[in-house]
Amino acid sequence: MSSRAKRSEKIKKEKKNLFIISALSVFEEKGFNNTRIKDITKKAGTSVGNLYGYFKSKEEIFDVIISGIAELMISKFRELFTYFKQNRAPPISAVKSLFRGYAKIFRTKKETFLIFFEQMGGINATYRTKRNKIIDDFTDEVEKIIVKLSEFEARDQNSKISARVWTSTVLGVFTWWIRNDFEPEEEELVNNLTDFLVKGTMTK
Amino acid sequence: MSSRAKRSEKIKKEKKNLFIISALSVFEEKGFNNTRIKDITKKAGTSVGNLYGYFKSKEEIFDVIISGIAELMISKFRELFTYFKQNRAPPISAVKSLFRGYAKIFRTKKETFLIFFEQMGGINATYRTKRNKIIDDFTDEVEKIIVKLSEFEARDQNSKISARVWTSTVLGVFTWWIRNDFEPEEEELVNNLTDFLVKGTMTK
Amino acid sequence: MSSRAKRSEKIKKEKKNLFIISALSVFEEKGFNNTRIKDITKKAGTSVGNLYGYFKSKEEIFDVIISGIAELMISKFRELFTYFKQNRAPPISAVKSLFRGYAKIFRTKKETFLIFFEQMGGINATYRTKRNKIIDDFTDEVEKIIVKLSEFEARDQNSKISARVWTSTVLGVFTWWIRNDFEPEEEELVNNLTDFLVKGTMTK
Amino acid sequence: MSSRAKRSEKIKKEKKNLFIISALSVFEEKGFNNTRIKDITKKAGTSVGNLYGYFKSKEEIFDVIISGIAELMISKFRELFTYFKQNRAPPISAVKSLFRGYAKIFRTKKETFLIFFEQMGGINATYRTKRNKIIDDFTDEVEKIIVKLSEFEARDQNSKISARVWTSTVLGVFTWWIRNDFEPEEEELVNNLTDFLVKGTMTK
DNA sequence: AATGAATGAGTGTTCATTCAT
DNA sequence: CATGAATGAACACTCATTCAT
Repeated sequence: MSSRAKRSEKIKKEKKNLFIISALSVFEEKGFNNTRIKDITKKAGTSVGNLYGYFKSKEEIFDVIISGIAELMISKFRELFTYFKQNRAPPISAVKSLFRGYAKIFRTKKETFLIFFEQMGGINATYRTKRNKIIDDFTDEVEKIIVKLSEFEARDQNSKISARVWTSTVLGVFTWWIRNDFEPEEEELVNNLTDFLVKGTMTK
Repeated sequence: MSSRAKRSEKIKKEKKNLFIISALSVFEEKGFNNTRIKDITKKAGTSVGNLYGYFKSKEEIFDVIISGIAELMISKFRELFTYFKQNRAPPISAVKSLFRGYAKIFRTKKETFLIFFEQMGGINATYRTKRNKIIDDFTDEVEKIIVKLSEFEARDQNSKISARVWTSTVLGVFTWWIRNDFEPEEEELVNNLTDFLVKGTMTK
Repeated sequence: MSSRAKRSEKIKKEKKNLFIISALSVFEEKGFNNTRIKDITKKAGTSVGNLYGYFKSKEEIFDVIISGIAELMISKFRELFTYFKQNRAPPISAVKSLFRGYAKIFRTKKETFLIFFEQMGGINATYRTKRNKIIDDFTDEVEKIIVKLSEFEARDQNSKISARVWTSTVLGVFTWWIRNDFEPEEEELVNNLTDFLVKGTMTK
Repeated sequence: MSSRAKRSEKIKKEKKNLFIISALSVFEEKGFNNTRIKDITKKAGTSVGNLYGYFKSKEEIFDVIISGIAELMISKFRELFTYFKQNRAPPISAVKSLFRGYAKIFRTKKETFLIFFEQMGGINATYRTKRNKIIDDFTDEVEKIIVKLSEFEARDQNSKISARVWTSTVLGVFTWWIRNDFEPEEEELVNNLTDFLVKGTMTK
């Protein structure tokens, strides 16, 4: 690729990103169904037709926004799982680190998570199914951690239920946290969540 | 009111209820935005115009469906709160009974809760705000219980966070439960939740 | 069907017909691609949405207009073919009667034929193919007549070519005739066409 | 004009021609209304903006394609007319030569004629009018031949009608011929047409 | 009360044309 | 000259709501 082509490629990517950021903000405010393509392009400072040079439909913009969120959510639990496989050390600090990771990604992807958790299910049946699938996959990964935790200390809870508690908590609490302008402090939130979930999961 | 008028009043209420049941089922399947008034009236076996004799808009039907859910959700925690004010006994069985109560109302109002928790936020900004307000109010009530529980045993968690964990768990887990065709068994679910949340909340 | 339903059925048919007549006139004037749905409904004295209660798309209106024209065109030649199978008499008067028949249907279906012959091929590829298929089928039927005529008098022309001449003549001349406000007189046109085509086809 | 300018002029003409050839092929396949400027430039191996350096609009390309077709169609009949003015000889071979000429130009300008005869009327009202004007002018020229032919042998047909038959036949049959992949053989087609039209026109 | 035809504002998407690079 | 991103007017179709019967 020529230097010129590379440059144009970069500009194109930046433009696409501008649309995504604009769309993200409008979707979050008005919701997908009540967002007009013109709202997005106005915010991006460009024209309606221009957007269609980068995305082939309104849904494609949404898909791009949501894509990656599944992987992102799962990634932190995967890391913890890997850590547990390699260490026999008490897990408290590892779990704390896990939640610190979530605090970070929820903070960075604030609008995306709000849209995903609060809105996505209400757009249409397809998106509702997709959303639930993402949550279910996430829970499967969480369950692996739960099972791993039981190896440190025997427990008699149904791991599926425990995993669902963790999932609901992570999604529910962090979504509330970002809607609540990151109150309480991240450290307090992380400590409390760790305390709560580890105790709830582990103690006999 | 004459006997005749009373009778007519009753028929009217039944008709209105028929519309609500029909709407509930279609909303749950297709989502509010993708539900056509005709879908509802077809399911109710009547005509489009007829519906407008009972409701003044599509939103009003939705409002009626959702109305009461806030009160319903809060009621069980209120009962528990009242119980705690009157008793100093260990609360495990009381909490268990609380979750049994939730299992029952989520079972009975299955579609309503699915719509409320999975879809309502995606309809439009007003409903998103309403939904979050209901959840916040619910959490306030939950917090009272958390605070009460600390009276039995000292704890150093932020009660707002703990309350949010309880809320997220109740909504997240029970919604999953009904989507999962009421698996696992109610008793197991109730026991596990009680175990998890009480331990998570109370143990030092 | 109740008398009331029958009446409503009739009104519906009349309304549909009103749309067809309106569309026919606008299509003929502006062409399919430059006709706006609003042009049609304005001419019909009703609203855009109303039209969609009777037709599911702009193309469906066009299809209804064109449907039947194939059968109509072929019918006259079919009649002549039947006549020839039953009679050995000189065919001049029969051919004259054939063209009188065409004069009548082109007169009655003036706009339809103009749209079919002058415009249909230009709307899109699908309609061009359809149009040509109709003309080809028509020509097949004409060829049967040509072959029949040769039984009265031997000829050495390629019957496919002769049939194509007849087809082109019927469509081209009658279309010109209606565009030319039915000048010259029908009788003269019929006599001349008969004379021309019979001589052209038959004489050794 | 300098030699350099002349050279540049030539290159420009070639480029323009490339666009015309590309447009011709796409118009013929998809029709004017369903052809995108990009389709044409892609086929020409260049960019959208580039085309607008050579033509000021999509319609202008079409106009250039069609321009000349009127003159081309008429030319052969003009030649025949000139021939008749100078010769009293029997015209059969002259008419044959006329149709051989048409076979040649329809063969060479295949796409142009298909677009002209099958599609042009359906693009918009202006083009429909233009198309019909071209056909009418053509028919006027044909009529002169018809009149001339009557000088060799008296006839009592309306010359306008006869001319329209010739016109319809030439356009209809040759268009069919090219759509039919030049079947039947040119010689057979020419002979048959000559035979048909001369007999139809002349014989008492 | 019940019906369903009629209304018409509203919206995603297309595409000929322009113009900065 | 060449490029292709940007523009924005245009349009088919939808659907909540109304209202004459």
